[in-house]
Amino acid sequence: MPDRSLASRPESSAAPQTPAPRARRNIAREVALALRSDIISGRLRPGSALAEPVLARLFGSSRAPIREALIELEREGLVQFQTTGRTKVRSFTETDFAEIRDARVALESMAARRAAENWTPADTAFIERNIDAQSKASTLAELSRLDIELHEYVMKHSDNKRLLALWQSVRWQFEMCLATTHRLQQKLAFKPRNISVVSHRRLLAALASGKPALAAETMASHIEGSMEWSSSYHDSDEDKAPSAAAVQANAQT
Amino acid sequence: MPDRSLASRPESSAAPQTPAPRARRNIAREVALALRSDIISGRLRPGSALAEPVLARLFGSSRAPIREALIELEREGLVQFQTTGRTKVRSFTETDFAEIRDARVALESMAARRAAENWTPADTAFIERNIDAQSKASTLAELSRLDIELHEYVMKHSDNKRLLALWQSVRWQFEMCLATTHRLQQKLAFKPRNISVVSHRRLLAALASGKPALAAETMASHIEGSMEWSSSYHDSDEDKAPSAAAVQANAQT
DNA sequence: CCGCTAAAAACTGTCGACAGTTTTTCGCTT
DNA sequence: AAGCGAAAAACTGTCGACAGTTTTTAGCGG
Repeated sequence: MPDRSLASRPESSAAPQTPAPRARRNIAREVALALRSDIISGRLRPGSALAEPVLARLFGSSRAPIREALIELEREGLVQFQTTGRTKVRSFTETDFAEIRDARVALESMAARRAAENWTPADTAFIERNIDAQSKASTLAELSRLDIELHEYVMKHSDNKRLLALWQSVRWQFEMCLATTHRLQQKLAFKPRNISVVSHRRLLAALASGKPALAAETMASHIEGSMEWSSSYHDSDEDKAPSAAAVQANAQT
Repeated sequence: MPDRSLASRPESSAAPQTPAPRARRNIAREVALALRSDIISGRLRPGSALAEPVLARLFGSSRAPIREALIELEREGLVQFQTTGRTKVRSFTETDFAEIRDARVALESMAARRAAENWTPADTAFIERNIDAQSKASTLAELSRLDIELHEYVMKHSDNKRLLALWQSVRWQFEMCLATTHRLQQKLAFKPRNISVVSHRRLLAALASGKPALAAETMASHIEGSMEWSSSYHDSDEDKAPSAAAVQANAQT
């Protein structure tokens, strides 16, 4: 399997319970990173239970960092706390799709407006390189990565830390929807590739036009246009999802 | 112990907006509530250190729930984690003001658009009652509460849980700016009271007009107009802020 | 073979503890 | 009196443990 584990936990396999000599970097952060990757990649499927003791054993840590990682993931919308306190990988419906789209439109339109106010030739150059790369991308994953990179660039250049922070907490949900769709039907997303490039070029023109209002409006229609594939989405396997143990490979390193 | 402040009294008369369906982290939730109240009310001033052991002793709990409460407050933007891991009450500058304004415009415009799509006479009635109450409000605090209640109503009726969640994480920052401004200059906010009522009426008309785009636009200009007082804001006392011990009275159950 | 209850297993919320750091305190030097 | 640096105090990140719940499992009767 094309396993690409991001987990970065040193040792812990050979040495049984060494008093952890050093390198005590933020475990919670690492756990969140690994779990995020597992969830988006689909290794952990929607509905899977995320029990703290299980994850703690898996990552060779105590429950404290796991707990914080789960809070972080909940904030990002990738997992859900149940009323009983248990945690499950979130599953997305078409309603969620629409919500994410609207949230993106709201945040990114405003960001585009502000970014357009301070737009520079260097920004244009960056986006142009990105679009070029998109037109040459050979895989869906690459295409998605570039698309998100472009949008993140605009968010960062809105020069509004709050806008960016809010966007970050929707970003992973969007990536997950994207990844899920790709897995469900590979072809779908390839068709609009050229259309997408055109749309991005128009967006770039608006950003560089010196007209913030135009940038905002163009961003809105760009996002709405690019998220039309939502109808094809559906999730089923709520149950029988693999337990956290299934991602053991990712936890080890 | 000259001060004997009542524990948080975050309203509950008009709109029991927190149904509290068996909250998950219990102590954590209470601690967050109390601290939030202390921060917004100004009992805990910007720059104050929030040390976990101190708060734990204060609330008679262990550090675990305190820690989660602090994470919650950080998510809401009321406190800031430093690179050393310590936590301080956040202080707001005019830049923050502008950021919050833009974030509100982005989120609430979209919410207004969606809310307008499903607007009902009952909604109009609720908002009308709210505006009437505003015109009769006798204190600044009451006025603010009603204003926020109105905006929260629109957010909730956008029927988009994500939009609402994002808004919640900006809400308290906004309330804090509001409260700070009020403390700094009582008179300022009273002048535009009537203007504010007019603006709200126009907003209501837009929401009920059946034209989502108009509702969005009107909401945007309403927020921008209502947040002009930002210039008067300034924060100074970064240091020598009272330690958490100062709010002991509030910590008592 | 199915449904139902009771025991067993697993999980969450919370607690106290410890090691490594960061911040304060305080005595000494200039 | 200001400056400096080491010792003391306080804090964070993490760990293991326990009580109260919730979910599973297992056994029993129909």
